Amino acid sequence: MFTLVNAHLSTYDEVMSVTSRSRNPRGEGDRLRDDLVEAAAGLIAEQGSIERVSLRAVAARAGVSPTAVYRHFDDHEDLLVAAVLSCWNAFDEALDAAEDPDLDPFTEFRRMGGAYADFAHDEAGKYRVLFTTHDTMGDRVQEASLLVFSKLVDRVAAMLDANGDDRDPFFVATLVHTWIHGIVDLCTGDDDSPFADPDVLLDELAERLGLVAA
Amino acid sequence: MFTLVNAHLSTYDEVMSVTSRSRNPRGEGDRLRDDLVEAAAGLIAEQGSIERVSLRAVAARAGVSPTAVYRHFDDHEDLLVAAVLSCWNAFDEALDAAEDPDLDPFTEFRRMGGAYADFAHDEAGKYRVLFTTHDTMGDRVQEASLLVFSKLVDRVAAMLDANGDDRDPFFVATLVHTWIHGIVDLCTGDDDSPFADPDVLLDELAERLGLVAA
DNA sequence: TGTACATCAGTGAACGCGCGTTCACTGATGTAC
DNA sequence: TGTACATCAGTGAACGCGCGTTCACTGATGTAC
Repeated sequence: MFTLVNAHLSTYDEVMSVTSRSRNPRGEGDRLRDDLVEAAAGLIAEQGSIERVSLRAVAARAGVSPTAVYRHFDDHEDLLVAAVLSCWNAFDEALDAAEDPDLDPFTEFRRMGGAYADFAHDEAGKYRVLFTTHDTMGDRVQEASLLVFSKLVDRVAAMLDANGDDRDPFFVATLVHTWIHGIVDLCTGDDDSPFADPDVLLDELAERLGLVAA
Repeated sequence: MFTLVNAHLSTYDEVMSVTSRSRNPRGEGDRLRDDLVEAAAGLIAEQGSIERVSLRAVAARAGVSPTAVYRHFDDHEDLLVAAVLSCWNAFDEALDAAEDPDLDPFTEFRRMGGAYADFAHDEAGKYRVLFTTHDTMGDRVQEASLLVFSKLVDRVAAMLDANGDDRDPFFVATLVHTWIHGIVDLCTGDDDSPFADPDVLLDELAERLGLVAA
């Protein structure tokens, strides 16, 4: 509830003037780690950028002094890497939640496309950070993104298979990936976008890429 | 030449320790304005983000004290808006340079797509900033982006016309815009992208969207 | 032609701020004897 | 059962830094008389 009430406070002093946090019992110090990651992810969601997410602001949001962060993370960057990974995880879960093995692969694909667009809209800040390259935070993040992409390849393969379509699933998944990213990146940033509704564009995408039942 | 030699210097003190700038003669004070915009655009190109482009760094790169900026701009934000507009201008010119009235509309469209991808690759920092929404810097920037989009609509209309295709040019241009943005945003960020070459994807785009000669 | 003066294109010191990081510390809690 | 002690989960002061912005200023250059 602290997070909700004081979400507008972003500097260390602003937040510390309001909050307090009771100390964890022994052996449960790791709970702070989770709280810090969550706080950082929340700030990422609000700011839509990693640059504005300072270590002090994260600590303050978790109700803790800046130095406490160093118990759980090497430094500022280590904290941010953990936060970005948690954003990838949230994205992955949002897509998984749209899965439904009872559906045919085309309907399921379309549902997951909708979930993708919804995440990009509802969690615009997180989505933007996911698809902004951070040369600095290397392999672990790249790994997370490839995991999500590989699931897309599987979905596409299922559709091509159902249609007897012999195109390369990886290549077709690339077409989907690039296009859907462009759609949500351009059409969900601000609500007064002059472009069409993402849903309409997703229908067009499925049609144009031959990802509807033959 | 200063810019080239000292491009790795980014803080005010670093640069001021090396550079000096001879004062403009009277009546030509506006030259500093241009130099500042150019310096800011250069920093944007290197950083790929507006957050890291400080007023002091821009001033230093132009060989001038931070206070001199206030002769030409209201404040930091005013300077950044001018810099972003100059990036839009550079993008617009790169696309215009690919125009060729002697070509048929399909070949010309494909050439401009290539120019688009080249700009996104060669000026990755600028491109990223162009397509990152900055709620703060409102109308003038949005105007510049719509100008570029309207040129795309014209190109698309020419192709549809040549093919006797009665689809709405604005809608089809949206399909092109979203997809091409997704392609370059995902495939040109780092050179070890696992995805296909932008050129291959652009061919696929033209084909799939029915933007080739019938 | 000479000179006083206004204008112009800046400079330089200073301010308060938030930042990442360090260091020495505190005080509650579990454990060994 | 009581107590000394180690561990754990943090705190708080301090550092040097770069930042945006302000203020009073400087010194060259063109202009009016």
